[in-house]
Amino acid sequence: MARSVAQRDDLLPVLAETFREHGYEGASLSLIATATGLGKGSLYHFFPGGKAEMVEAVLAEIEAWFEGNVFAPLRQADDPEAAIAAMFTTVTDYFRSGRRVCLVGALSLSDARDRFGQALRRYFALWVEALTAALTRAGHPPEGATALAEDIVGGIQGAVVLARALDRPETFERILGCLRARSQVASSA
Amino acid sequence: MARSVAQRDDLLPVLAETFREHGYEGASLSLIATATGLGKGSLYHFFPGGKAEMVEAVLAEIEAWFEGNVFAPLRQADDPEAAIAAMFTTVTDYFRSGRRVCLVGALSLSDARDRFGQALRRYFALWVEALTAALTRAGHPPEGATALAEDIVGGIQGAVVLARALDRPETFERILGCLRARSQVASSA
DNA sequence: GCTCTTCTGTACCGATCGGTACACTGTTGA
DNA sequence: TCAACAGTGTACCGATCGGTACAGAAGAGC
Repeated sequence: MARSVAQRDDLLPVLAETFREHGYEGASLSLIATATGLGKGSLYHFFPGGKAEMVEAVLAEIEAWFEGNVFAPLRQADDPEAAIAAMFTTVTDYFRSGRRVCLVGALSLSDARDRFGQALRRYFALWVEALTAALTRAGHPPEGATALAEDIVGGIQGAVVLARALDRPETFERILGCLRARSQVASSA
Repeated sequence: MARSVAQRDDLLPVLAETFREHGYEGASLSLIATATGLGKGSLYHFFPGGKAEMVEAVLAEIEAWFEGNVFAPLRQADDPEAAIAAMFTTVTDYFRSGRRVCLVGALSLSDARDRFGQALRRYFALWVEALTAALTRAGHPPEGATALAEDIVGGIQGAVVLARALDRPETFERILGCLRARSQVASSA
């Protein structure tokens, strides 16, 4: 029983990577079976709802990972400026400098958006919210903090698109560096 | 003969919209047949290469449209600042404030990227190039112009992702307004 | 030993996939 | 008038799709 839970959770990273690489439609069950090394029997045992339930589970795990590694630190860190800086390095690592797609962003551009809309919306809403809080605590004027947070979160998503299309990871890192600079409070000298 | 050419070209917008809405894998031939009102016979008459050729044709038409409406004006306009401003309004209109997906960006995030990589790369490269030229002519220091152009083009792509995920077209317009402001040369008072 | 539950592989389902074959319509130019 | 051909509809192809059924392997608790 405890074993099954552990196994199901172990599948999620593999599932996530498969959906990242092939999208929702493109990730066929046979592809998923190959990637996970499991037959349909096992897959439907863990995810009776089929592909849709797999994506839901993956999205939940992604949100949990970001909650623990990005959102919560942004909200709670003693040093908000350091937390924001850490966010940029964490995200650069997570997206492999743009070589790895953001599943949430990719799904948002696909027709799967309508099916998983709530999870996609919440992911970005939480991110913007947490970053807004950190920016405010770091000294940014509250009236512009949300806008800046949206600029940054959106900028990161755009950097993934651009770096992937141009096949230039350096572009991803350069853009994130620029966003990071904008996140710093302009202090006179 | 002239008629067939006209008809084939007339298909492209419908095809483009279908691919935008459903992606490469999701846009099945039966869906395309329904959207265009043509049977498989006609579709394969116009596009013997099947779906792949349809996407190629659509991407070529998109590039041609941007070349005429965005890239060329950026490169050649007498007033580069006005051309950049016009780009933002044109693009806001084209992407329906983020309600409409950028097909090139969406394909870049999908596994179709490998198949159409060259066309995707060229679209963004041309855009960055043309915008860099306009920014430089508008008075931006040449060493930072390409970086700013990348920020803007990437920022637009990210705005599409974010606005679609959050279901907030206002966010798209706000981000584009911010990017537009950054494109203006900082003049002392 | 046994039972009960968890987990797995395989066979199978109807539907749909992308693509092909081909007969047919309509128009056009000689 | 008639051959040539662009354009179309339909039937069909094998392959694969997501999903189901189910028998049996594997392991835990007793």
